[in-house]
Amino acid sequence: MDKKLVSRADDYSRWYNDLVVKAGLAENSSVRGCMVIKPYGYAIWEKMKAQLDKMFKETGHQNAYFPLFVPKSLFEAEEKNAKGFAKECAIVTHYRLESDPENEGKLRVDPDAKLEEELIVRPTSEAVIWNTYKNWIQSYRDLPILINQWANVVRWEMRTRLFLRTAEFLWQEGHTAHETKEEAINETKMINDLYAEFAEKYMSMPVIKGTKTENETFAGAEKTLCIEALMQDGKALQAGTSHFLGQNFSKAFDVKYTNKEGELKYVWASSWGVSSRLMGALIMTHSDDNGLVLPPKLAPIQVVIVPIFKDKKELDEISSVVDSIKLKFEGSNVEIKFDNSDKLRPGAKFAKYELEGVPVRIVIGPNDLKNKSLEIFRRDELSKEIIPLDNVKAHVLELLDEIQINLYKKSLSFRNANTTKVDNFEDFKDVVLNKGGFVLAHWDGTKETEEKIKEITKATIRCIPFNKNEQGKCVYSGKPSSKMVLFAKGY
RNA sequence: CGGGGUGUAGCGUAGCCCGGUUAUCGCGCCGCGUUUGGGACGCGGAGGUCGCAGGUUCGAAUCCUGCCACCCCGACCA
Repeated sequence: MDKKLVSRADDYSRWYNDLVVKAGLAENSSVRGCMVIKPYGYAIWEKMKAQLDKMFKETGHQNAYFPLFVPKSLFEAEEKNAKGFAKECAIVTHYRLESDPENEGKLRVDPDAKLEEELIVRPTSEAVIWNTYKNWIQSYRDLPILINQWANVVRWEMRTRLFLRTAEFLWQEGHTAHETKEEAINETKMINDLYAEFAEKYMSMPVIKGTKTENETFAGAEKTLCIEALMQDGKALQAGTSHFLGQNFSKAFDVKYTNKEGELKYVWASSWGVSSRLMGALIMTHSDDNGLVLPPKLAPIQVVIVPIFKDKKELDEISSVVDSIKLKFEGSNVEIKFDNSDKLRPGAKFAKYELEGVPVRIVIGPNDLKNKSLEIFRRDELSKEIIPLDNVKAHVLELLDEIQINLYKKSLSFRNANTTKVDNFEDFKDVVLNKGGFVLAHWDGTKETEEKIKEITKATIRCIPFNKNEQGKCVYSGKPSSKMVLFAKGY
C-alpha cells in the first residue's frame, strides 16, 4: 500500500476514487457504469440503512417492495416524470436468447422473442407504485398510505462515478398518499427534516435545507425540498430530496377516494429518497490523506485493539486483558475488533485501520501489561494518549461521543469558512472560480438569470434556503429580490 | 454523442519517437530465516497471448491500417 493516497491538491477526483478502492469499499464493475460494493462498504451502507429504517418506522412508515420492471404504458402515464427520465432509461425488449447460427458457441437475442410492450427498468418507482395504489385506495379510511421501499434503480448516466453516480444504485424511496394537500406538504417537510437530522446526527455532516428552483424541481413534482452538503473540494452535493407531488400522479393514474362527505377526491402525494450516494458524501466530508474517517455511529466497528507481542506467551497475556475489556463493553453497542493476527506487523495494522476509518484504536503491549495501562488513538485528530486500564470503558464511550460531535464541528467550520456572501457579479465570479464553496447571493427568481449564471460560471442554484428572507438586488440582473439563494458548483 | 488521451504480470509503470539477445522497475504474491510500541529486512521463487485482428520486415511492445475497451473534458444527473 502506498504511504499516502494521492494528495488532495493533486486531483480530488482521483484521490476520491483511490480512497474508495483502497479502503475496500467498492470498485468499478466490468458492467458499464456499474459498481461492485465490497463487504466493508456494504457494512457501512447497512448501518446507514438500519438507522434510516428506524427513523422511517418511528414516523409511521412501513416497508414494501414493488417490481423492477415498469411497462412503458405505465411509465409514460405521468407525462412530465416520463419526459424527465426518458433520456436515461434501460429498456427490456426481448425475453429469450438462442444459439447464434453464425457464431459457434455464442448466443444472440432471439428475434422472435420480442416483447409486445417494452419494459422500462425503473429509474424511480412512482409509476408502478401509483398504478398499485389505485387498487388500494377507495375511501378516506384507506389513507394515509405511508410506504417506503429499499430497492435498486437504474439510470443510464453518460458519466459515472463510484457511489455518486453509477448506472445502478441502491436507495430508499418513500411514496405516500394523503387526503389533503396540507398533510402531503407536512409529510414532505417532515421527511426533509428527518434526512437533515440523519445527515447531521449520524453522518456528522452539516446540511442546508431548502427548496429547489423550478428548474431543478423533480420531474412530476410541484415542489422539491432538499438537503445540500459541501464537500472538501468546494463542490456541493445533493444529499437527499423530498418531493411534494400535488395531485399529478393521482390524476395520471386516476387514484380517487371518497371523503366523509361522500365526495370523490384525488389524493395528494409525496415521494422522497436518499441513495448510496450518501456513502460518497460520507467519504468526501471527513476523509483525510490517511484514508477514511468514519463517524462512530456509522462505523462497522468502533474500536480496534492491536496487540504488540513477541511470542505466544505475551499474546496470551494480552488476550486475557482484551477479554476483560470486551466483557466490560457487553451490551453497550460498541463493536470491538481484536486483531491478533501475526500476518501484519503493528505499524501496518495501524495504517490499515486508519485507512478504513476505524474511530478508535487501542494498543496493548508489554509495557501496558506492566503498567496496567493502554494506548488509545483517535482517528479524527490522529492523536494518542496513555490511559489506565481501569478507565477504558468510560474513556472510550466518552471519546466516541466526542469524535461524533467533533467531526460535525470540523465539517461545519469548513462549510462556514467556505460559504461566501456576495452582492455583485464580479465578486460572484471570482468566488466561484477561485475559492469555490457555497455562495449566498440574491437572485431575481427568473429561469433566464439562473441559466445565464450557470452558463457563465457553471454554478447552479443548489437551493433556496429556508429562513434567508432579506431584501436585496439580484447579483446578476440587479432586479429586486426578497431572498438569498445558495449557489455552488455541483456534482 | 462531440473534443482529448491511454491500453505492457493482480496494481502502478519503463521501453515506443529512432524495430534487433531472455521485455524494465516498484508494490503485491509464495518459501525460509531474522523481526514486531507507526506502513520491517535478507536470501530465494512464481507470475506476461505487450488490448484484439491484419499488414510491412530476416526480425514488431516499437512502424502502418482497422477494430475494441477504458479514462479525462463537455451535454445529463440521486
